[in-house]
Amino acid sequence: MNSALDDRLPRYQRLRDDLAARINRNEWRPGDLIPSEAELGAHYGVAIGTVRKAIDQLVSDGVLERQQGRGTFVRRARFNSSLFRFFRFQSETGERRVPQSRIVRRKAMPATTAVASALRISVGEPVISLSRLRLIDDVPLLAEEIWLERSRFEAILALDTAEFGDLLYPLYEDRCGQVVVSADEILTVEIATEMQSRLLRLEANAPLIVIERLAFDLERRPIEWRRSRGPADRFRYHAEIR
Amino acid sequence: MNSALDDRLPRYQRLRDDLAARINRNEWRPGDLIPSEAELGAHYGVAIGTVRKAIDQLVSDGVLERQQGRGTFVRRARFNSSLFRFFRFQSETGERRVPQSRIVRRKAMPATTAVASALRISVGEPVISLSRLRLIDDVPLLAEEIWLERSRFEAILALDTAEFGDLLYPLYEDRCGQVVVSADEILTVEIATEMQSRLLRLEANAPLIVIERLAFDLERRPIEWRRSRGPADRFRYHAEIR
DNA sequence: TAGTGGTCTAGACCACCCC
DNA sequence: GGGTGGTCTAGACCACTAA
Repeated sequence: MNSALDDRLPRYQRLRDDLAARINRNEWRPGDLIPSEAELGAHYGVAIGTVRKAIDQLVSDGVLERQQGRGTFVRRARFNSSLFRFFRFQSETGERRVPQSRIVRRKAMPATTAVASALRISVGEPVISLSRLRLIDDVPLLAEEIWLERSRFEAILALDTAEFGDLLYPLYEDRCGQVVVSADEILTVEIATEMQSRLLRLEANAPLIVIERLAFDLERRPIEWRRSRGPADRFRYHAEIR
Repeated sequence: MNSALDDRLPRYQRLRDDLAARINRNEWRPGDLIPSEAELGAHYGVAIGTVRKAIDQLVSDGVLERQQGRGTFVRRARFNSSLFRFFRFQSETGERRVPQSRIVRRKAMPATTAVASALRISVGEPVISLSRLRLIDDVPLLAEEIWLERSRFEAILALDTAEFGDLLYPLYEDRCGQVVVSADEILTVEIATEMQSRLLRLEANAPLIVIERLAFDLERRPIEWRRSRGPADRFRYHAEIR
């Protein structure tokens, strides 16, 4: 479980994992300055080059950010990150607007087979299910279903739905200490059911883009599963490969 | 142009660029063993750590591959690469079949505005345009339009279209010495025109997925632009983000 | 000016591969 | 046993930031 203790691994790996765990448990929060490379080297009893190698990895994971002459910082939630890419929905003009969000439903429930397998927990474990509608200028753009492991996101249940705001990831960070750093997405196209076309104000049988996303924390554990559907004709998705 | 000579850049960068150029000009070909780190260090007059840093970059670019105890090799064309991902078209079962390819049209022409801007050349420069149909079990799956800068791909014009085979990138490599290592893709959905639906044997007005891909060589110069269209209902696209 | 990260060096020891 | 890449060290000098 805790690779920071497994002495078969190289030191820079164990150091990387230990630093990742310290960030994950909020010892340093996004925006914070972490100790200098020299201090970390002294503290862990390793050479500065080894510290650099560990930090290099966390930088390329997008968790830390170096600033020459200033120090190394925990990256803040990144609103320009590709995690937010499908806000490119609609505007091909490049202006990025954050859509309004409306929580339609929130409930605690036991994990179904599909949810359990996505989140890699056991069937029946407690999860939280959210339904959310996202709109631009009051026009519905995206209908989302979201599942979270309850033990990590208990605080979400207590929160007034009006307090949610338009973005979930900052909420996860502030209220639950859960940071999303990467995700896998699968895109497919399907035809809108009658209910969906009513919800999204589309013609019957209009094509929908379906984005399934499994989001991971920096220890590569799945923490959120969501399925989003929106009108295919307003959609544009960009990916860099290899 | 040639950053290997720009002495404002760090040595490992110039070394990386010089090695990349040597691979690009086929001094070493895919599968070849390159000189050891020690030899390269001696040859370039830098420390071995600096060589390692340059090689590290090329490894993470997917250009080189290290094998402990054996040496460092130029990677072969990678058929399991995500560059080949949308062969996932159709089979959700995981079996990856390479579709047959049929070259429908090939011609030399001057670059239009759109093509020139994608390939970052001047309008009117000579390019090669290919139209290709891809099929599985003789069922059309994807209609592709492909543009190549003529000066790099002259050999493509001379080749018998029957000799093309089912994959283009190995052909680029073998016949033209051009290696694709990364790409940008943009996905959109549109409605099939009458001609397209005939070609792909679809109902009129069926939704099509459109994948525009700009492919780069290892010096990050665009070498191929293609636009592929296929039936949206058989499509599945996977992406890892961040 | 003091402190930080960025580059570069030189060398030690290890694990692995192949002869 | 000799050569390769993988890890780790210790220290020099530079560029940049902030006080």
